[in-house]
Amino acid sequence: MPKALRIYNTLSRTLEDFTPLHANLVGMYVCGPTVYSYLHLGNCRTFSSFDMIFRYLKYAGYKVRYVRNITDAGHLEGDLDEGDDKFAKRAKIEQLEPMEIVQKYTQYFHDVMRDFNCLPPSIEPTATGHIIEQIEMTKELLSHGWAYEVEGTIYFDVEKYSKENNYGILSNRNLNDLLDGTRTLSGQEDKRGRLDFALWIKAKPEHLMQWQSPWGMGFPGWHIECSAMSKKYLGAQFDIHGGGMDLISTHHTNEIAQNCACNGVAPVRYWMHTNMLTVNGVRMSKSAGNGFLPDELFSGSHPLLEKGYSPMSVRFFMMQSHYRSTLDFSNEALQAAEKGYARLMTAIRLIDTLKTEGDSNDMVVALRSKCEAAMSEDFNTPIAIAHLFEGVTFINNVNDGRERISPQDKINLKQLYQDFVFDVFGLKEEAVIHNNKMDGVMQILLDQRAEAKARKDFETSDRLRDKLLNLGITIQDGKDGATYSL
RNA sequence: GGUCCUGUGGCCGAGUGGUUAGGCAGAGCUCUGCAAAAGCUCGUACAGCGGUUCGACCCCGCUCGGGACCUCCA
Repeated sequence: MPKALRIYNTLSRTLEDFTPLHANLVGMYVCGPTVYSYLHLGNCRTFSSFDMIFRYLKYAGYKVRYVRNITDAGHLEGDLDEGDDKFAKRAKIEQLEPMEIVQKYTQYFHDVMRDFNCLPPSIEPTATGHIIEQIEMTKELLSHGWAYEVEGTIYFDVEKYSKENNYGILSNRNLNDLLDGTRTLSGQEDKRGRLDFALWIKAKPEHLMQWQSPWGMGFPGWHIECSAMSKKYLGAQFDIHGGGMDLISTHHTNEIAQNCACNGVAPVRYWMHTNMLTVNGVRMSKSAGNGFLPDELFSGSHPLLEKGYSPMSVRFFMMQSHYRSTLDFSNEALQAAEKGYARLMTAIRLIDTLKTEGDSNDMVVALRSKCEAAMSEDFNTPIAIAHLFEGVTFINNVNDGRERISPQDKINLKQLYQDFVFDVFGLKEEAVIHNNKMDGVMQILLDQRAEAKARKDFETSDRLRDKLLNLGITIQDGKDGATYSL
């Protein structure tokens, strides 16, 4: 029996008890990246958040099928009939085939996911791999009158849909407000209604990515892929659908409309949305030009950064805020996270060396319950982390002889940190740059220095320390001899 | 203009009708030849004004500020 869980549902805008469609099984779909350029940190935050959610669902005892798509076709600039798709545009700029663009940025995406220690999803379907399914769905919608064709392009009829359905159910807006807010854009004359959107788009002859369809050569609209693929792998109705908040009003709204019209049933029971990453209080986005590339963050090459931050420091930084809150990026915040993360990891490493004595108490058990309670309340990672830091103080106190721990509690404590820090939060030890030769050379120097100190020749010992420091090597004197760090 | 979210101590960031969030920074202490590192301990807070209440940072209203979406974006 999986652990009870409450999830904030965008549909109801409240916390709801989570009940999966099929006991013990969870179907989760998350909108993946459009691989026409490098993804930035904002994207990483969303994928890391859902990675954590995926991991906790498994911890809680569910069997999860996690589907995250790759959008590699059909994404128009500005959603206009006339627009180029993003891949075609990028292909021209980089002088590559569109599929080379797709390959390049998919690869980059996967590399970054690995850097952030995100587990691969159960299924990672691509839009180009599901053209047939998208055509089938479009046919289905056409045949029931939910869509219409204008010269080889198929549009979804939002106003017709709205007569029987609540189109703005997810964004909590009514049709008139939506119509008022819609600007008249050039190139949309073919559409009957201003909110109508394309399911299938007629391709111009020079267009590089196009497929045969009943309506001639063309390519799919953006929204239809998620509808088609989620249906194929998770069914017409499934448990969780996730994505960034920015997808609510257009992409997910249209997805719901397509699914409801086609399948006669609301596709998703729990809609989950992650909040935006901000820089100086403003949303990080490609168009705003304030996007951080993962590489720039790791290396510190971005102008706004004073130094580089490791992937795990950044992941920890993200886990220290709730997924539905905006998270602001700054040097100070990143440095605080980096140090806090180091403290946490140091304490975890210490667990194995703890001396045990006495009887068990319920402290460790209570700590686990507190972490579970936090996580079961809409995946509240910051609270769980706060509890884990209480444990850090405890570990250090045991280490300093101020507290004691029983053998069994020590095993439980180790398991607790394994479960939450590594398995649920998805953090890991980062390799330190050490090798045998370096260690050997350093040991010689440390021995020399120890000898000097033994003779009370502090001039020599301090000189060694200072010179090494100039090279970026810090000496730490401890009770059991000195160690160094780079 | 419409639909929402938000305003917590030096910084980041949780949360609750009456009880410690947590991290970083800061202060004190321990360790140390000195230093660094590490560890322990400890402050300062809930935008403003009203209201509800025995009691509000937490509920309600207003004011002011910040942000998101309504156009591609996780």
